[in-house]
Amino acid sequence: MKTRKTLVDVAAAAGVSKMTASRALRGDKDVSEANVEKVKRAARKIGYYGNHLAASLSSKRTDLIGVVVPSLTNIVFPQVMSGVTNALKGSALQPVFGVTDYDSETEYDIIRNMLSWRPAGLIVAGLDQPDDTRKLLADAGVPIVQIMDCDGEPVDACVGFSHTGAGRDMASALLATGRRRFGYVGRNLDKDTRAAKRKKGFHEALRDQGLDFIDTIDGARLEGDAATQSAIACGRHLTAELLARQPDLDCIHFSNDDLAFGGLCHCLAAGIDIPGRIALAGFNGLSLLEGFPGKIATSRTARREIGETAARIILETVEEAKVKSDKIQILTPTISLGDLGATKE
Amino acid sequence: MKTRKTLVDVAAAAGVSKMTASRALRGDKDVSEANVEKVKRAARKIGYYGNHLAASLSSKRTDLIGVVVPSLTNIVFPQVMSGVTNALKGSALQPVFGVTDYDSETEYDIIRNMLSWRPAGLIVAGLDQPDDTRKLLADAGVPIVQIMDCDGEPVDACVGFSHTGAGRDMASALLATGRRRFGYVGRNLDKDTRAAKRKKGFHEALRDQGLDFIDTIDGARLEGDAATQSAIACGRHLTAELLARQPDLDCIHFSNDDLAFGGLCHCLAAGIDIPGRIALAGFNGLSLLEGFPGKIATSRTARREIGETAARIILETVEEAKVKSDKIQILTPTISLGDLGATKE
DNA sequence: ACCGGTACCGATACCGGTATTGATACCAGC
DNA sequence: GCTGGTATCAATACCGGTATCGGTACCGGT
Repeated sequence: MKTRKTLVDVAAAAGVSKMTASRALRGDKDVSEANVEKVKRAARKIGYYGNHLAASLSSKRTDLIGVVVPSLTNIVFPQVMSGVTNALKGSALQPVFGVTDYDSETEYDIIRNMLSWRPAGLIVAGLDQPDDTRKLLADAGVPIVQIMDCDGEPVDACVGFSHTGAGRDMASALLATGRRRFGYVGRNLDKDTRAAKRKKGFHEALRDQGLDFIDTIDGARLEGDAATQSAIACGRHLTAELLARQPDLDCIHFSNDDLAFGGLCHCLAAGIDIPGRIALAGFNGLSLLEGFPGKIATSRTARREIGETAARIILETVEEAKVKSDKIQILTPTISLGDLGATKE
Repeated sequence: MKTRKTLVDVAAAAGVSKMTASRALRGDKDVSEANVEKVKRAARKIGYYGNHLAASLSSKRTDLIGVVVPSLTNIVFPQVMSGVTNALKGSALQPVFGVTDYDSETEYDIIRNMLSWRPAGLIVAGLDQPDDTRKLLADAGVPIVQIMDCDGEPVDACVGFSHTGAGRDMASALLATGRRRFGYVGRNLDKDTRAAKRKKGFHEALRDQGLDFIDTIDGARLEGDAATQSAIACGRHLTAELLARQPDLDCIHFSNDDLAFGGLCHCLAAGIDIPGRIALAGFNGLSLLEGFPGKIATSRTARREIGETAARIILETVEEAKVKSDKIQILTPTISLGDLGATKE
């Protein structure tokens, strides 16, 4: 197999014109049954597979759909991607993923790069892009779906939930169980704007009751080990530190379930009664928690569904469906207090 | 912004020819400083970004590199992808991901689809593709790197380790601690060929000592809940079932750390001394285990490194580096017995 | 003043497909 | 037998870039 086979080779092998071959392979009409057979056989025989570059350039359509997420190591985003992949299965569309590493400079570059492939649509995590990135998206001329958040103005469509609201709701739920002495453990809040929003909402709800965090730790400010550790180890470490400073907390809010799980591990090892003495609250409803059902309060978010819904919105646009989903879809997280809720009743 | 901007628009705005504009934007030589400036300014002003389709078609080069993995929900693969992304950062190459869902039909389609984009290279998980898929890869004419496995003949390059060997080594290590009554818990072994290889290796090592699994469970055969549950919940469930049937096991080997962790959770809840009475062994060295350091024996695999190495091999080919890495790279997992190892000494 | 070399620029020919238009053959209907 | 319609195919013109090559202008050297 010296040179790559082209449509011309197929046409020659089938004894028809390039155009007829093209139509035959795409299942276009205006081709006789006999020729369709001949062309398909010829294509298979010489091992031909198309060239998307040429096809897309010529037809001004692509079956790519770009997905931009901040991270792969946070399991939440692979789950979203999984939803996207799932929704696209069966359609001609194929997802392309880009990772920004929570860096808006990188995000701009990636989005620009993706747009230059003229995708059928773009799915981007978050609503808080800088102005130039937003402009890029707004002028792209393809459907844009922003996901995972809805605190803000979407460029086009939007599938997600309010992080501020989620934070506030969790605080309210915890307050209702009688907790009053709150601590907070987070990581990389300067970059993870959605985690910062949750903290903000939580904080607001506390202030409404005249309360405040007694102490907070943001892992980003830590040096060395703790900064590079996995989220679980980090959560464990930071919780130990927080409790050393403030032994009499009765509730710790973590920016996510991984950190919270780390916190739980510390407490179990230290013999601290959970949730009796201290309530732990995370975010996301990760399967991690299934190991210790009820120990950690969490907000279950619909990651897969968000991915699926976002993909479907783009699918509908591409396929020019007559009935389209709403441009803005809120999939509110459901709070699960676990044992904490049980003791309350 | 009515019609999409093209290079001609930029050229017109800059008052130069299309060709000069092209060269200026790509940083080619043979363009005066003044013109480079003019073109770049014009491009920025009218909001031009290139068209990769046209560029790649014309230059017969793409900066895409396809990555085919079986799953996104198993954290191992996002970690590999993360490694790939990381290694490619700074280069012009961009990864495109495809998910096969452990289905070889889907795998064939995805690889075919990816090849039709004329990528600079392909990274594919596993060595056990069916013949037609292998032929596709072999004839692709671009560097192919198969990853995560090395039990078999690679099409081109290969970065991974021996799963059979990993299973055997783990069995030997456990045997050395005096364990004799082995059970096994796995899931989807019919599709997850690598997990099946580990089991096989483990089994071989047992037989070398005249032993055998006393009982095994494969989650794939379960109906309903257990099949759709998360791996952790599944591990918990299956472990309970296994121990109900065989209460006197002194060691359970799980096909991965998620299942093993689920098993640990069951044992903790049931008050079973781990690893005193029963030793638990998983595979992968997931961060999950950091919550309970030492409780579960595992083989740490270098996921990120595998991704990085694979990407680098393709990078070297693309950049025609004079010194190239080996075509076959084995990154042997390291066994960590945890507390089990400590008690032994 | 002439020559060769270098720096710079643009016209042209593709890349491998698809959209469009035009051509041909064949059929029914009058 | 002629007309109009339909089915089928081929020729041509792109799509938006890049490779290639030829031309111009300007330079120093002789």
